[in-house]
Amino acid sequence: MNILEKITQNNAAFSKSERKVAEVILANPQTAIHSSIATLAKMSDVSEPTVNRFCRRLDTKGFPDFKLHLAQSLANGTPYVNRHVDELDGPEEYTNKIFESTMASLEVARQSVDVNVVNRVVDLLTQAQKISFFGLGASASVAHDALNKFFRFNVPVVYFEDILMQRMSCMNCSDGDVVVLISHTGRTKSLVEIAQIARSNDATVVGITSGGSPLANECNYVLSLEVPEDTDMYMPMASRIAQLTLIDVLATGFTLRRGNKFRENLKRVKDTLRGSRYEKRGD
Amino acid sequence: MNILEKITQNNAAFSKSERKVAEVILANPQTAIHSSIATLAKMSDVSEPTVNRFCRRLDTKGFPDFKLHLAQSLANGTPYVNRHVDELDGPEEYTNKIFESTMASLEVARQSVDVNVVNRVVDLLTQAQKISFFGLGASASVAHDALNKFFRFNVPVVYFEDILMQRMSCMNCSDGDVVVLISHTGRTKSLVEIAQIARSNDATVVGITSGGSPLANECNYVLSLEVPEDTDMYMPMASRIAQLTLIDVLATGFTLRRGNKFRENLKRVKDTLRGSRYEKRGD
DNA sequence: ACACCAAATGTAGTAAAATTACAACTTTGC
DNA sequence: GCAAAGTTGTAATTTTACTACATTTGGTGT
Repeated sequence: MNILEKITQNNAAFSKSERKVAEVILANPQTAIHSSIATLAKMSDVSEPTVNRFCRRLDTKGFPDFKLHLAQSLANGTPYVNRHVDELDGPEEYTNKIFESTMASLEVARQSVDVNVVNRVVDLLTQAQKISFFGLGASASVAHDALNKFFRFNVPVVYFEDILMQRMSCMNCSDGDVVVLISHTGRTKSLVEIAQIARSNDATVVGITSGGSPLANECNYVLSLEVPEDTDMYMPMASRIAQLTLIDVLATGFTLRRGNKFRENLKRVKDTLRGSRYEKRGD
Repeated sequence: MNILEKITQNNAAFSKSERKVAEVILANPQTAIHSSIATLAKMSDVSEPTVNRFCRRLDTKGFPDFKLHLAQSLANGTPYVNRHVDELDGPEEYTNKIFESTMASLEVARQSVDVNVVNRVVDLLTQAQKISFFGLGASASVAHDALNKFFRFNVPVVYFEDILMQRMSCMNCSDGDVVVLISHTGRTKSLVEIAQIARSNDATVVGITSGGSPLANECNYVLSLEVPEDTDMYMPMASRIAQLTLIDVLATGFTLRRGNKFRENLKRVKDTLRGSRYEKRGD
């Protein structure tokens, strides 16, 4: 795909002069795309047809087509592909790979979100008497984050890490309460039990989990996120980010539903934090 | 920057014929980059110089240069632009906007990360006797997440929400301990104080924060993330995601440094979770 | 309504760029 | 060391883009 990578890989197939062209291009690709075939030939100290042959060897139609491909490779943000980390990767490689595959996963997640469910859940949340966020393991920090967000809305919001506290909290639920349960797999036993407890106490249960899972089956509403997880790392990574982004979506929907006046309230909450901070020069 | 957006925006400045060209290009940009000025002129039903003038109006050197810009816009599809949520947005719009601007922010964050610092911090973490993760407010959940990740590595790892516990923990630090402090603004007073306490007890302090902030100045190493935050919402959103992704990067670097054998250990940790879960059909 | 001016568009010629065909030169194997 | 295959360069050809100028269009003031 990426023509720059292709140049480095095909290196063996190049002839001596073609390699000269490759070097010049790799050394300064940004200049290459703005040069004519003549100037590039001069820079590489070869003839114009050689440059042309070089382009064709890379399966492009000719020099202008090659420049197009090169320009696309140089455009920042190259396609976000889910690239797995390799054992031999250096810091530069794995950093970029992680960022890129996170972005790729978000794109997949975005497409799997059902906006109708989002809308109804936002409805529920705005009307809720009490909102609870529960998750375990890696999803606990997502629930924790949701607490932080919804707490600012001046809504009774609950979050516990302890499963006994979670159970007790759900026991005391009543009509009008919303319980949001977060789990990537949707197979965590105690979370499924909590869903059952909450529902039998007339709470509405929303699951941010994988569709068709045991947990999903116990929920009134399911916000399913299909996120490809790199299982080689044995750690939840992309799923968490997708869950958090979904929390952001819900929080945003919430504030929009509440209107402008409510937004000012948020600003006040933020302003009270000022005392705990060093002022920014110029504030 | 993005020439496609530029075309849509500049629409008013175009003349009648130029608008015809714009339409044809917007309708099928992929074809446009592979066409000559003559064929594009014929498609738009205008003359060749008109196409050329159209290109110049968009501040390009001429038609070939314009094609280059267009190709870059089409690459990757740099479709991920930071789009602010509008009050009138429906669920579909704000959901997509949040996902897209999160992705855009990750791209910005990726470019702002200094991989050399990443490498040194990974070094530190692999050699650390004890690792602490502290953050407050929105960053608390990031620290919480880091705990969950590094806990799997069978390394002494510490995390507290309570600032007094954080302080006491740092008081007991010694040489070889690493304290990771997370804060978007880097202006939270108590976190800055914690950095000072930790350093005066010979711990190495790593900041995941904004470069040049009061917190950054107190750290031994700073992993600075420059993330544009949509301040209209009065909530930290993108910054959190970028921080989490950076934690993933560090965790990944950690496992890579520890080698293959260590990876198997991670698998064992994951396998012990199985008892708490409903089996997946086919496991 | 007409003349006039400015902006917009097109025509035709020109310059530049890329490609092709072919010749000269290397390299490789026997 | 010579032939054959492969590589590179020169020069001609073709394609492409650009410029200068002519024509048309649309609008403004008398």
